[in-house]
Amino acid sequence: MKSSNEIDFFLQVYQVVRLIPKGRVTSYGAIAKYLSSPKASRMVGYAMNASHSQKPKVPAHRVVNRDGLLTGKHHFSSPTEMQEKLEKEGVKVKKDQVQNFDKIFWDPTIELAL
DNA sequence: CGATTGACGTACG
DNA sequence: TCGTACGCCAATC
Repeated sequence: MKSSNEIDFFLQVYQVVRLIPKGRVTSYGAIAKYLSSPKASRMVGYAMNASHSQKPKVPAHRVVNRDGLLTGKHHFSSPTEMQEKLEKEGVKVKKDQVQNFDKIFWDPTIELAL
């Protein structure tokens, strides 16, 4: 059996995403990089796909791609739900693109490194 | 059980 | 600067 210390990649993603403060967003690559796999960004996105089965549910709407685009909005109950939630938290979204993305960007490699 | 896909990102030409 | 190829790993076909 695997060491209890080793958590599944998906589980790590879920934990990090849950730590994202309100009104802040991060990117798949940032999380992947935080997990020591900068090229495993696809896994982060895939983990989000499975996040629907996770309890509590993961705030996947706070996770966007490197360009700040809501690429995964289509996977929500409604394609606009992601943007609505973000705006509800104070995040301005324009045409699926997060405004002030570099300002509200929450980098786990920095925030969790403290 | 093998091949393809996928909510991305980086590397290379 | 832009376009294409590859890597990552799990789920789905």
